[in-house]
Amino acid sequence: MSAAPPTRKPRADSQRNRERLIAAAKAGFTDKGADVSLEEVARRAEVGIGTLYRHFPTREALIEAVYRREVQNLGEAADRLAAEAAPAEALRRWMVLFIDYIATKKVIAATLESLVGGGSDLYAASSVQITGAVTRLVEAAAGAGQIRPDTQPDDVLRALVGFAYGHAQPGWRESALRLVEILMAGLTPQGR
Amino acid sequence: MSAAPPTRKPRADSQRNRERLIAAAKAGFTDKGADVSLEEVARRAEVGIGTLYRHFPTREALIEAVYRREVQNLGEAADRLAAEAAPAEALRRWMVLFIDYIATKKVIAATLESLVGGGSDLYAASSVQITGAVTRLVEAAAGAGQIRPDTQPDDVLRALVGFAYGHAQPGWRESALRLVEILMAGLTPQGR
DNA sequence: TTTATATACGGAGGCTCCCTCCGTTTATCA
DNA sequence: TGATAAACGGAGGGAGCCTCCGTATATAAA
Repeated sequence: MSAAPPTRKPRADSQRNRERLIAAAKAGFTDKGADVSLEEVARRAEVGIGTLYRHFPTREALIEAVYRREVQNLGEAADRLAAEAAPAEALRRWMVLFIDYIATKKVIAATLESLVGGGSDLYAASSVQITGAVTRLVEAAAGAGQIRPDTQPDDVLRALVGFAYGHAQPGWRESALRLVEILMAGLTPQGR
Repeated sequence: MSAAPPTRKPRADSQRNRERLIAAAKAGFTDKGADVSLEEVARRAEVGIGTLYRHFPTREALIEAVYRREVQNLGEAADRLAAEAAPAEALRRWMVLFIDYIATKKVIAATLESLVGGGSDLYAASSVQITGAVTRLVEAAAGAGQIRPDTQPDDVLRALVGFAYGHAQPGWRESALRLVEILMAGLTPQGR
């Protein structure tokens, strides 16, 4: 019953403003942390606050837009690692990568909580990417008998997200990396 | 050169208001999360906002006051466990206790980040309690050869704090408990 | 080109929160 | 029963969140 809506070409200014907003948000997040005032982002983008809200109804939507690509990279890295190393080693390396990712793009941490469970739908895309990556790696390693067969991918992700907590503190990265090793040791079957 | 200041007995209303504020804050934290508006806390306590700020100059100071006792309990539990179980087992049980503690008094989670490193001085007392507890347990277990000798207490704490991240999500507790087991497995010397 | 209109813009305005400052009140002590 | 140090309370300035709607403009049709 629904006639194909004769869609009009999206307005050029709209797209331009969207880009400006994402760029401004990225900059803002980077040097002011994940709770920059949205009004400031709008100011930086030289755009009205109303425009910001039209494009990104919530702060999360904006963060999501900024970090979609980074998350995608992480997902692709999982496949690359799976291809070039033994399953357990691939998992290990990916976890290390994850940690280093946080260490660099600290702001991504703001979105982490939603990766495990409850987040808003807006993160769904990112969440699926990461969850999928972990699941593939864990299942491969478990299937190959290189880690405990009952390992829950969600648990692993939760641990990783947890390790990311408190990044920005001195010595965080080293500690997180040690924890990854301990986690791997805990996952090996003979650990029993 | 400083004569003993002839201290006057503290005013009764002051103490009473302090109590009311702590009670109101506890209630507020419990059913509205760690970012209740301080104005609402003051309202609940039936006290002016100025009074709240005089007693607790920062939001952290208030949280600290609310949870000081809980933290102390956790510290004492460490000693009790150390007395009644083998070192590694004591560590394990304490970690479980820690998780369950978070599960119940969720708000304590708000103070967790500061346990590891950077927090404001106001948390110092709590931080020392917990850090001390972990350190005692880890060192005992390591000394007894029941966990890797190079285990860093800070890493263990960081992992625990990390596991606590995302509490309030369905299945969190079970996941956290599984992670504690994995962590213990990762810490056992023969894990090598 | 000109016109019509769907889209998008911008920011004023209402609300809430943070925190400070200071005039008023009150509990303690002499 | 004062005198006064201590505490109270809330107005008020600043800032952020988000909505609403009058204005402007890019697109498509004439």
